[in-house]
Amino acid sequence: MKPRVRFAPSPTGYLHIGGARTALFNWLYARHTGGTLVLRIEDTDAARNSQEAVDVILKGLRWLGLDWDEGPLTADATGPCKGDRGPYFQSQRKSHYTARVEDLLARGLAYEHEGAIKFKMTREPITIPDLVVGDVVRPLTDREQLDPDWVLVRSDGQPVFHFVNVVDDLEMGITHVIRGEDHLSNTAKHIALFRAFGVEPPRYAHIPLILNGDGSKMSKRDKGASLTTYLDEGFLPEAVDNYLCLLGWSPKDNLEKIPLSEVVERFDLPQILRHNAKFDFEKLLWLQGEYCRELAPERFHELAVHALTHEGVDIHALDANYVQAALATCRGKIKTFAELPAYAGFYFREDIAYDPEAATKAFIPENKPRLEKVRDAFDALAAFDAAGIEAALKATAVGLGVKVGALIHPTRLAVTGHPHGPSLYHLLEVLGKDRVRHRIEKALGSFPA
RNA sequence: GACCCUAUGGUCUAGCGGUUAGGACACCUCCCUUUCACGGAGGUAGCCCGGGUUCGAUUCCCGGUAGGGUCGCCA
Repeated sequence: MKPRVRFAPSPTGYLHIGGARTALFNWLYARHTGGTLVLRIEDTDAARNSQEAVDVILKGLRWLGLDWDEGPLTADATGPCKGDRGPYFQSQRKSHYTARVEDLLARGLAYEHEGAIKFKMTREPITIPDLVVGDVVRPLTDREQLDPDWVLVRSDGQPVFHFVNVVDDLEMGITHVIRGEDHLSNTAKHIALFRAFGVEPPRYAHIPLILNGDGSKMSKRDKGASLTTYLDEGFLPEAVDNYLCLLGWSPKDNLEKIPLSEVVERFDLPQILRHNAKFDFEKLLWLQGEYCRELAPERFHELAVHALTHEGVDIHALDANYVQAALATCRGKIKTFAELPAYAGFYFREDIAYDPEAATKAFIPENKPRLEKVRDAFDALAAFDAAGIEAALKATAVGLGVKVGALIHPTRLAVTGHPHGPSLYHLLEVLGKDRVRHRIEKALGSFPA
């Protein structure tokens, strides 16, 4: 029988990076085994549940490229779904829960207490066979010994998470539950419930958690905890996927950068690590740079345009060829698209501000005549292209008896405002003779007297 | 408080009784170079502690310590 796994997020309004990894591991296992991935929305808490919140989840998963075989197609709980084991929104499964409670009640395995319905929990320790951790024996804690029974349905009629989760896994035919280790202790409750229903529980695989850099639990407010951050800050989904794979799992063979398709081949549950991992933003950034650098020109351009537009840089009034040429000089230089407005902004506006620190170094009296020579040399150029510009700059440097760097730095600052940026020769060509001339003149005017 | 899980450089990890403990990120040095980035060559840094088992433990067992998790009419 092919495995059936599920990702069952609660629509809280954001998708936790750890949740994204749980989804990824479920997806990998399903794809590796040829099994089925079910997406189930645990929207039992009507108070904080909304279509927008579901959309965040769907968008996040789609962005990461994690497609599901069964589950919602839209964020609408009553909308279209694929798969024949639905509904896939818990808010639509009331009747299932009611029937299950009545069954337990009828067989004396549950009872009413102060308006709530409680489950008669076994007093014996329960062994949890876990594919990642091994056999875990979970006796009752001291508090549980006082009252081992637990609530299935609240006095307001709402079933609780542990109950609906088990009912859904059972009725959806889930064979492997791959989830965060924070659920490991609670699994005893789940196993007891499955047995009460007369079925064998699914196999479990509890994966380690992702912690903050300081070792604390990564929660909603922590930097980098929300997947949306990466989407908004110009990360590439392949970089995020790749990085997430490396947390708690290893492709071995000293591999770091590895396409998801190859991870699908190599991935399996028993090799998952048992200890938590701290989130290392720097390493994610490195991977991001790796993927960003080798982006196909068309995709780079597309994402760059999106990032600029998103940041309010209006490029639609500009000549498309100009924009294209400008962005092309940035390819291979930036790591995330969020850097682009600062990195390439000088292409798209006339008012450029000079980096103060760089200006005190480059805009010094002795550089003024040099920059004038550069201007004159550029004026004399018939073809204002990178090769010609380079030759002109070098010839000017020779004429002045200085290193070419002495001309390059003031020129770069004059036309871009920054000490760093794309290849100077190429960016000058893209800006064009007139803009360059204008900016150099303006810069000459801002030299100290 | 009880119970559970975990423990290789700062971080992610390879290792599954005998290794000069390997790789990657980060960091440092040098080279390349029009800046930055990239690339190349080096470098600093690690098996939590204590007992066992064994001819021999990073590796197996026990204890401690530390970190994390769970014990809700939250999910």
